[in-house]
Amino acid sequence: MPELPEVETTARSLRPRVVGLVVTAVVGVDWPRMLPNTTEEELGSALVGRRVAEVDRRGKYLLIGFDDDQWLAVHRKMSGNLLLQDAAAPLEPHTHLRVELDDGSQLRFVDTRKFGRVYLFRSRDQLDDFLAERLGPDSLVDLDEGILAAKLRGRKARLKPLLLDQAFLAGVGNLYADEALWEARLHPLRSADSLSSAEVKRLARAIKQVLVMGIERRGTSFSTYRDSDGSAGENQEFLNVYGREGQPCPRCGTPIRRIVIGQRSSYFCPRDQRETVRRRVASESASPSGMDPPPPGGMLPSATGRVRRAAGSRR
DNA sequence: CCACGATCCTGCTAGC
DNA sequence: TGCTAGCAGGATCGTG
Repeated sequence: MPELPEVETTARSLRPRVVGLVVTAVVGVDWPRMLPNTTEEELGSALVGRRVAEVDRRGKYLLIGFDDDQWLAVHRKMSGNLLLQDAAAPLEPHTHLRVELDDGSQLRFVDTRKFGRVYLFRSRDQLDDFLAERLGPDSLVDLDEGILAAKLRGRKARLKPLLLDQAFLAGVGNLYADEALWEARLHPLRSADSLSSAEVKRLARAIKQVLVMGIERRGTSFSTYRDSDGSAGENQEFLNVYGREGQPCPRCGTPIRRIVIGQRSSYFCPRDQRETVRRRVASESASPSGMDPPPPGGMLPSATGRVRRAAGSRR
């Protein structure tokens, strides 16, 4: 599922390939619900003849700006991909929108699950209003320790759902939230206002780090994610906890656990992500009660150093 | 403010 | 073997 690193990767690969091109047609809409605030006809009359001026990203939204200050905002949700292909190339199944460009290429929105959405805005102000209504600070551009501390202050909510709340922090989704919490050694059920300043600092750094590494690896192709040229990312080879229930924590070897929080899977290491405050049911632990404390952080390999999972070791 | 459940979709898979 | 029921999952909305 595309999160910030996947959207950023797509924006970076798309930018040099479409900026300067002129829209010649908008065709192929077979699922009107993907256009919540416009129609294929309106898109056509708004965009035909317009030149692509910029490609941007805000949270998980990919933004395409035109020379007259109109904007498209694309949210890929679960399974959406934005592919730039030759107009003559065969259509992939689940292609729901095609924007034809004057060099013979087509920007195609392909989305199996049909959760993805494309919005049209008539000006940057209109776009900014839309984004401001639903997005907090961008977790790659705006996030730092001070901002995070201010946002966490007074919040009783658990960390995991907060990180997934785009109005709290924009760009982090389920996968990178779990990776960041593991990196910061924080339990997903910890209450937001229970964090020490050292923990807040760890979390801010961890979020930034997992996102930056995700971008460096051109995204996580966990299920269907692909770049605008159809290529897969490689970050899935480096995940420490996400989707790894039962497999050893790369830091301490304890089997990774999966729990459900807010109807969403959460993966974490039960040994070095403790729920510290009020730990109950200490007796149901199946481990040989030798509850030795987590090893000191200094000697631990960082997430970025985790060895590539051996091929075929999944499942 | 916070938690929880339903909703939207389809492909995959566990279970029979 | 073949069918089906259930699940995953981002954002939004309604309820408690």
